[in-house]
Amino acid sequence: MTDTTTGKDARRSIGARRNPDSAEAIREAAEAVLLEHGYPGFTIEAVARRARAGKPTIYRWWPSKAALLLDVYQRQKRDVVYADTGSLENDLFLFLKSLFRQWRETPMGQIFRSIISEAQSDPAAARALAESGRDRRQHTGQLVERARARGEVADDVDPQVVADLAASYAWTHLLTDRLEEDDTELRSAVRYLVRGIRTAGAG
Amino acid sequence: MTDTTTGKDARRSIGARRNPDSAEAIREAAEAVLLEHGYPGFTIEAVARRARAGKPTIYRWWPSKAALLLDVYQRQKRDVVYADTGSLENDLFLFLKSLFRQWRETPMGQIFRSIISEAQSDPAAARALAESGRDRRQHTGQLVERARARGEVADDVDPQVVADLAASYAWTHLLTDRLEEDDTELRSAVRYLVRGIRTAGAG
Amino acid sequence: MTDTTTGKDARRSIGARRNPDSAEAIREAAEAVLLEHGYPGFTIEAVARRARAGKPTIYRWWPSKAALLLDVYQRQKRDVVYADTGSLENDLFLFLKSLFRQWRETPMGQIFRSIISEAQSDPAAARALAESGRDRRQHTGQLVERARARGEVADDVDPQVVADLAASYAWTHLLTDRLEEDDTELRSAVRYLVRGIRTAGAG
Amino acid sequence: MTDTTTGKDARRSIGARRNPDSAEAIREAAEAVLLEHGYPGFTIEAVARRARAGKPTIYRWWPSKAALLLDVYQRQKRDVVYADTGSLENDLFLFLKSLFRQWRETPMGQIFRSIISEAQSDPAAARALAESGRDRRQHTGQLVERARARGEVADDVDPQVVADLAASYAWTHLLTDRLEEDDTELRSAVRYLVRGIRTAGAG
DNA sequence: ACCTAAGCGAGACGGTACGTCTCGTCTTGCG
DNA sequence: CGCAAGACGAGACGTACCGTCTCGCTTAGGT
Repeated sequence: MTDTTTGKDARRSIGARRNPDSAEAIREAAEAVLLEHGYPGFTIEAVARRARAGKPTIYRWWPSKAALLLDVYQRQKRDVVYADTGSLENDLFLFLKSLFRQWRETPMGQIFRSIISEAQSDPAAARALAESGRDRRQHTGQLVERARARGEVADDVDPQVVADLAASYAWTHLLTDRLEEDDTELRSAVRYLVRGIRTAGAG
Repeated sequence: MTDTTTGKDARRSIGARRNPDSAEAIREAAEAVLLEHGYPGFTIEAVARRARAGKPTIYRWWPSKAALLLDVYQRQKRDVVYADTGSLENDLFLFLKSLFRQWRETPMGQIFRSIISEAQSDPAAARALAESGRDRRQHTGQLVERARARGEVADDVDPQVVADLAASYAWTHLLTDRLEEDDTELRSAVRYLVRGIRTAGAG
Repeated sequence: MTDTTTGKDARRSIGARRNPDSAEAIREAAEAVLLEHGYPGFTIEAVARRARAGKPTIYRWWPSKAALLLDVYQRQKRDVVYADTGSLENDLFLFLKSLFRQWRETPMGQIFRSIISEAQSDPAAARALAESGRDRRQHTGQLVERARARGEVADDVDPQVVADLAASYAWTHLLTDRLEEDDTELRSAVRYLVRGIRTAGAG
Repeated sequence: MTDTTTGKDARRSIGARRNPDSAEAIREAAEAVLLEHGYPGFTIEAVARRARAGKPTIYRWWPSKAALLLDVYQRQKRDVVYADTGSLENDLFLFLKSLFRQWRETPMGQIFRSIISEAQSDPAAARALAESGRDRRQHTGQLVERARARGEVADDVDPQVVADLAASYAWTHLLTDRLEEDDTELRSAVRYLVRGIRTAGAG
């Protein structure tokens, strides 16, 4: 895919400091290996082979597989849409739809799945994932706060919890290969979240 | 030469058919290994050692690590509360609270995390997980249908989607070690789902 | 003494090249295992355990059990007597007697038996054995050539064939545990070979 | 009707005594497996599979691989020529030539190689081989005794030793894949043995 | 005509060894 | 000192056989 090694000319040390070419080659190789052979094929050895790098070079800069995985993840662009249509329901729907598409159509989905997997055993990945989750909820929460500011949402609503519910829905669909579903279900989910599922008269 | 008598009362073949004692010993050993050494320590070799079983005996009956994992999971009792308090909000809250507690206090949490992890690379585990998810949503959806029957929930609400939202919330908290949180957040989540997050006058 | 492990200090890699300590430890372990547990106990696993080496380290340098076996064999000293008493009959007798003693009293006998065994199934061992046989016949043939030079042996005699007959006799006695026999039989065999078994007047 | 047989006409027990059909099927399978897959492929499992026999049936009647091997060997016809041409040299040459051909052109060569191999680790095989060797030397020795009777061979010659030398030569050529050599060498070997290798005047 | 006893095919059992893979560490020699 | 290279001890992978065991069935011979 993104193979920069030009045949026989091997990269060498550039002196007593980190060689950015190597770092980049490793990141690229990591991503390529992950996409081509999946998470179980994502081994340090495979990455080193692909990057024409020595294993110690990888271990020197990334203490664990999780670290490399996170690095690859963060290297990806994040052009998820945070549209402002004036309607929270619409905003949330567009956000999730855009996120689903990104996960489907770019390496990010596979990478993120791998990170979640890794986090189940690697505490470092778990920590990183937790932090990234907090950030993400913060971001998504702003959609809700914006809506609250314009009176669309009740004052006592916790934007974090709403963001959590939305993100959870996305995660689960990623992890169970349900990113392909048509919009109806996603729209329903968002509608329930915003309007509730009660009958009009209930409460 | 090859001494097979390892101890005084080793399990033996009971003829040309499966020995249930061995099967059970393996399941027990699998669970114990998983809990003591976590998912990365969950190795066929380790399970075989622990169960005092030969590796081929495991491979004979469980084609993959995933299969064994699922078997161990299904072996667990599922005494999650499906209370019927007359209020869907309350029912859902109690259900999730009970599920959280079970995941926290029994091996099921760790086992289920491992299965989700495994499913990210093993298609068989993925399939089994998908099916189990469908079943679970079916079950949980009955809470919603019950509420709809008594007029608490709008007719056009899809119980599956509601169950999906609730289960997603649970999964994500399991996967990110947030099973310990106090009830407030959980209660909020359920409330938003049932009543919506809009201001009274909105819509 | 075949234990080279110096307590807890494990051998390590010495960089991107073969570690002679490991190689030697493996050779020593191989010999020890072969002598202590015989050919059926001569297992790559057992050698690796004994040498405190990883199996891949063995497979890296010795492609097969046969290769390791041959290496161990060639590592042994070959101080077989090639006396020059002026009498071929005597020379041959002393040579075979010395060879028998070496096979009896040093590991070489057991090792050589194992190699012959291995060569019956492993083509590589068969090739190596064939070559070593040729060399050996060449060597032993020199005894005959020396005798021919001094007129003791007829000109048309093929030293290789004589050496073959002598070596065959030795092999067979090794393979059938008849190294212990008293000298009478051996002396007869050599006498027949040199003088023939005919009556004086025959021909 | 309680026919549980899966095949069309599986062999069954014929009561509380050995079933000769099974025994024969096993012998045949053993020979076939040995010839088709060689000594390393000669496993009890393979023989059982091939013979459509249960492993215990084999172990019941043949305590070891060696026993089965020997049985297969003895099952072969032994039509080695023991010609009586009036010349011992000729008789021995014809005997060895015939033996070489038999080993080359029938399964016996491969089977005998396997037995020698097996005897290097299995004491039972070693014993059987030793005994069979004694018998064989006895037989071959008769050629020499016959010649001695007609005054062709000196009185003090031990026929056993002569037979041993001849058999050793044959064994070694079998074990080192030198059965194909042309007659010249074989003829020389026999000539040296009978006439000696000395110059006419030596002694 | 029943009953016991042993042989039969089948195949599961606890094991060991196979040869390969990856792990994370180590050390070299070049730049 | 960083780098590519790759050897190292360790140990898991999934498979093949080992030799033992039990099953359910078969039949012969003794009762």
